[in-house]
Amino acid sequence: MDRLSLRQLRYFSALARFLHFGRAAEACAISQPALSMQIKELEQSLGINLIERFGRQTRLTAFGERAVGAIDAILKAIDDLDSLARAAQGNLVGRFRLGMIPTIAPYLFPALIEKAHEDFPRLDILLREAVTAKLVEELEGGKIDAAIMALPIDDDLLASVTILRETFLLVRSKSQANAPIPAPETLKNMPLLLLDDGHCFRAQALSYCGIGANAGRHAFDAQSLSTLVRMAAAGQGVTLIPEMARDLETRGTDVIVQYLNDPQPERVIGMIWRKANPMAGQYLRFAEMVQKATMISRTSG
Amino acid sequence: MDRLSLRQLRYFSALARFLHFGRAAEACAISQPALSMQIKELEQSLGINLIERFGRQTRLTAFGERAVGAIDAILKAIDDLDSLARAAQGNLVGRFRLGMIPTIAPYLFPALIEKAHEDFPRLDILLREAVTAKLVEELEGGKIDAAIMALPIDDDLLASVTILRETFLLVRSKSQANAPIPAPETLKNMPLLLLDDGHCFRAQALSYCGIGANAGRHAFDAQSLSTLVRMAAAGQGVTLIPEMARDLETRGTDVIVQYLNDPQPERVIGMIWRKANPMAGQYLRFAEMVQKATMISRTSG
DNA sequence: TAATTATGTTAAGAAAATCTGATGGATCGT
DNA sequence: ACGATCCATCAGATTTTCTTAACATAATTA
Repeated sequence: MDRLSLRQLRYFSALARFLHFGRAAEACAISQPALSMQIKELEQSLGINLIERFGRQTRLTAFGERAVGAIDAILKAIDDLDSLARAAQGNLVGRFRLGMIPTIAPYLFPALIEKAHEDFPRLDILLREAVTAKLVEELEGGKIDAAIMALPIDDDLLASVTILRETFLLVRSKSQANAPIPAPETLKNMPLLLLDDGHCFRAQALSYCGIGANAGRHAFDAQSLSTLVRMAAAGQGVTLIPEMARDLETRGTDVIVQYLNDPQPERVIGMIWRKANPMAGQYLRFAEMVQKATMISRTSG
Repeated sequence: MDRLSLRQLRYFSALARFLHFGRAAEACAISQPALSMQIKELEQSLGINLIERFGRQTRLTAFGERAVGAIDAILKAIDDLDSLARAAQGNLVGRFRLGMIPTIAPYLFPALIEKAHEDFPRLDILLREAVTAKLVEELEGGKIDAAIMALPIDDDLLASVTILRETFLLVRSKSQANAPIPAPETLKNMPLLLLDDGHCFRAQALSYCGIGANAGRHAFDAQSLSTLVRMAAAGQGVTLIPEMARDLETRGTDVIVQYLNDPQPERVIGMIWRKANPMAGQYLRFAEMVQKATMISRTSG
């Protein structure tokens, strides 16, 4: 009282091709009675005869002839599924929902998407831009597959890999070009322009200056590095930006960009994903690709 | 080291719908471990993970999401095959290669095809017109599925069913309207116009007159009843035609058509097919339909 | 016409796949 | 920390499928 099985369809397809039980059985690498039985089963479960046994000859019935097309189409669809799987084995394929924090996305994404088209041609990357906490939440909730952000991320469910380290650069207006490079303690007492609360880059900057994250300095907080740089250019204070933002944000503006003194502040950028995600191996390869993409964009920039 | 099975696809489809092993198993009417195992098998035979087990949640991987569409399409194709079979169970479906002898085809086919469109709407009837011997040969050779001809047919491999009996009519030119209806013996000595050798109707006519089939009278033999009637109209002799040919062949011609005296000559028309053909039941139904079609055409004619 | 060959079916036991129920480990909510 | 939920694993039972051997039938040959 079972439904039809793929095995039966395969056997029938062979039989329809050979019109000979023995040869079809041989092609299926089974004995001939086994094939006979399966064909009989198939006919029974379809409730209709497919084969006409006529003395020594074996022919398809009218319905059998009709069915063989449909059945071959099904078998082809199975094969397609199989090769789809085989093709997808090594590579990421399909939709890849990637999160990035706002202090990375605008600078990394263009180079990343370009290289991804080369290395993962069948991958559709969907970008989600949000702050770290939000991305982690969405990652755990299955809303995104991976995220690129500043490490470390302390979460038992997530795995991570480092992509690059980069230093922070001091940005101030041209009028301050000759002022000395401030030490962290000095910076602490200067009008330091920062991103909104929630951005990890804000916390990193404050940490460099030795200020706790909760020091209530909300007056000049901005939503983007772009705004910070413009404010600095207008002489409203000094700010820090990550190296990767340099070209895009400071070119053509009235600021000077300088390295700080050692030990320079820096951030580690990496990719994270759910440990449970079985694509871990491919994510590592993706992260490697991102790393290469950043090197290329640095060289050319 | 087996290939994928439909069972696995069904289970996976359920799992993709519920995203819950327990409920999917319930929907499949199996235990949860059974489903787990089959999913695992499927993943192994595809060589790629479909499901991401994440703590308490069950999600599809990117590939899983991609596969579920293809798999559902396959399952739908299977269902379609199934309902195709179910629909075909009662009815003839698809190509039906039907033979007819030349003294039946032109008169029966129009009515038959019309009624067949009503009763067997999904049947494509392909007509093959040939003499009895040829049709029997083609039937046994699997070139056609059934044939309508004069019975009896003496062949162990073939089954037959009677569709109708019909009498032969005397056809002669109008100038002979007042001559008496000839007895068979009289007919024997008249210029009797006949079909070519090979047409069973020729043999039947000769038999009525008490002449052996091999009596060498080839002079006026014709290829069609239509020609015979025209020859009779031209006063070249008398001929016999089957009742079903009356309307089509004699209307508007210069002949008179008359019944012969009892015992009237007649022929039995039936359908034959290979005994081995499992569609026998449906062929009977088809023959019944043909019978009705002839009654309708007689009534209206 | 009887033996032979080719072909497919039926039958019985063996092998393989699949299922169930019990068990265990992990996660989540309280 | 405890109980509940959920999925994986395991061992044994069940079902399906396969193979070999025997049988039936039709075509071929002697």
